[in-house]
Amino acid sequence: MGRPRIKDVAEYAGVSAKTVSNVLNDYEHVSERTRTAVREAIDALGYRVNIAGRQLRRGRTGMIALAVPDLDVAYFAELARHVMAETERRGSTTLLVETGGRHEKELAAVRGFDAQFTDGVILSPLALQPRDLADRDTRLPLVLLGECNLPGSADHVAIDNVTAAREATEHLLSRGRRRIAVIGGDLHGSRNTSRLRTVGHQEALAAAGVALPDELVLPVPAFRWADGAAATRILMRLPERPDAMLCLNDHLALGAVRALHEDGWSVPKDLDVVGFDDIEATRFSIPTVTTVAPDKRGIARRAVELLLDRIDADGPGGPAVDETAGHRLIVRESSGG
Amino acid sequence: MGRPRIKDVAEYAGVSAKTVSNVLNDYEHVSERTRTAVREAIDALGYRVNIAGRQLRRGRTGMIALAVPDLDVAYFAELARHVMAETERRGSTTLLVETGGRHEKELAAVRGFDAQFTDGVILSPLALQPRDLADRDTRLPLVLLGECNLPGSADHVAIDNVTAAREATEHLLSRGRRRIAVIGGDLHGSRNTSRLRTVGHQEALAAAGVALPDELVLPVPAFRWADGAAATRILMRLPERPDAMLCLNDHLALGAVRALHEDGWSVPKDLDVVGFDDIEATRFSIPTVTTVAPDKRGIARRAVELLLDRIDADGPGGPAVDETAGHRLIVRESSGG
DNA sequence: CCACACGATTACATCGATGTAAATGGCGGC
DNA sequence: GCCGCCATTTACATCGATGTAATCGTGTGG
Repeated sequence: MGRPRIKDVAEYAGVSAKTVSNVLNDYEHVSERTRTAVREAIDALGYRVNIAGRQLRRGRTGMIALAVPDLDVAYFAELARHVMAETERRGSTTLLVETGGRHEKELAAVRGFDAQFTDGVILSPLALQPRDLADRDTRLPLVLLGECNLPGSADHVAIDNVTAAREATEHLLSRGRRRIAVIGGDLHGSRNTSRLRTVGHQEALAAAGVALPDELVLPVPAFRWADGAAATRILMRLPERPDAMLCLNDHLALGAVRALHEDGWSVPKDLDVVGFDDIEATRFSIPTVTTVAPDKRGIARRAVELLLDRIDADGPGGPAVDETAGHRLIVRESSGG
Repeated sequence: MGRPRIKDVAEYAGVSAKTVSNVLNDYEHVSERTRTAVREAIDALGYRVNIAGRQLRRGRTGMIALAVPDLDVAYFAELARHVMAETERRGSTTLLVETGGRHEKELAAVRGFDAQFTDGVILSPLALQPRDLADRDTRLPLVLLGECNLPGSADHVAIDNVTAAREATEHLLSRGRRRIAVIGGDLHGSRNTSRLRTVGHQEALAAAGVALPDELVLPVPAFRWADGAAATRILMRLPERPDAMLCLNDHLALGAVRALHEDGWSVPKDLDVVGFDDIEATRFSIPTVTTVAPDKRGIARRAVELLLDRIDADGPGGPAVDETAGHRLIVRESSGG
């Protein structure tokens, strides 16, 4: 025999299917007697609602999707945990999807994955273009995470990347560093996080009257250990070497630290290294790594809140919201902390 | 207007709804003319199947769940990537769920999460008990990952933990180590990975005629950096200190390396450290960390294969399968590599 | 004692897609 | 010219849950 259906529960309890449904949905006008009878029937038969039937009727699944570029990047894994914890607290389920930063996958996320099995989407985009959002179906609530110059069309939560980078660079300047390279930096590329953080870096240098030669801004193919290590080797071969590395995430920073170690440089004696994201590894690496810590829990909480509110509103709702989450610089051994 | 339904497509194309459905499902006997007409209608209207309707009718969602204890543990994040890649390749979608190793959540996973939105479940259990599987509903295919003495009732993929641990310890013995502690080890606890790996360790020591004092087998509350560091401090305060640490995952190993560094010990000069899992961090830490590398891709591939086969079989299928995935010891700096 | 309100319950239609079985129509063979 | 075959297409019922609106029954005020 198949799984029990609501009809089976109804028969067992001697009521109608609709009454069982009413009990399941905490409908007000159900007598205590029937309510317990139905509950007993549910327990006895081991009944569980079929989400497909419910969704078909209600148009909601109770599930949201979180789409991130790469779960191997610890920041996203940590963020995902927070998002999951938050949605669970609010009675929803999170479907986690990896986009690999590929444009087609991010587009699929914006569109609700071809199958509408989610009530809404939280997306941390890398490759998304403004026009991808221009004609999107606004019936599917969407919250974007992290930097992206995609104004107006979707809610958005991010830290103030310019300020964060400026503070990181100010910290390095205050330690006497002057040739500060930006690993993962890029002033003209499409990756907005890179651009904004590089701008912040520039601002800090400009305010201090320090030059930023082009060769010290080094884009990377991906934000992983190996890329940080490779970039470091390139930078250290420059005629005039850098005396600090501002790495746009912690994996790059850890890769830089490793590469410097292999080539016999000491961090922080010879060079300082700073990262972004405050992943757990930076608190246990040798040396521990100074990093800009975004308020991950705050980001997750706010994103989920925005999304679920839109879902509950069940309509276009208000205009898109743009929220700034907090961050702070945590100074550790890699820059003398 | 709401999203287009199959009926809208049918009207637009001038055919019946069932014909559209036939096109969607690649039914053989559809004329080329109708097929293109329907395809055009689908494109024109931007139609996408409603998974709820489909599931209701077919009883399948095309989604499977992967439930792991903790995404912060890089091994699970890496494994999840492989599982996702594999299911995607085979046309399914993976729903990722974090259990936190909590018994109630693992039980929910075994039961299909109260809502049957998945066709099957891949679960990496920590707290599951044999009796949790005894009366499970075998209509929901289930594949278990990692060690768990839960015989017979579900498919199972894992590496040979006893052998893997034995090899790791043999490696340490061959380097002259004799007082080898096991961080995360536990001969009598409920965590099977701990038990089996400790047994393997014991076997290697016994074969070499080396004693294993109880105090060198140290259970930990969780398998994270901080736990490895804490355990290390305890062990290094013993009257007779260990000369090597066999850590039952890489996070513990990295925590141990850090704690040893803080207390002025040199790895691998004073002590060797070995981990399990081959997470990316072990290839970039200072020192890089020797580790037992499970064939993650192989595990993921086989698990997905087993699960999807059971789903396709659409019945109890054959008896539960128990598969062993490959592993190899990768010697790195932390033990002289 | 009746009309009426209101709480509790139910019959029925419906959400969207697809399996079943039957209808349609073109073609070759006798 | 009729029959039967087969490719193609369709009508209809169905999956499970729930919204709508109607029904039932009890208690209350006039």
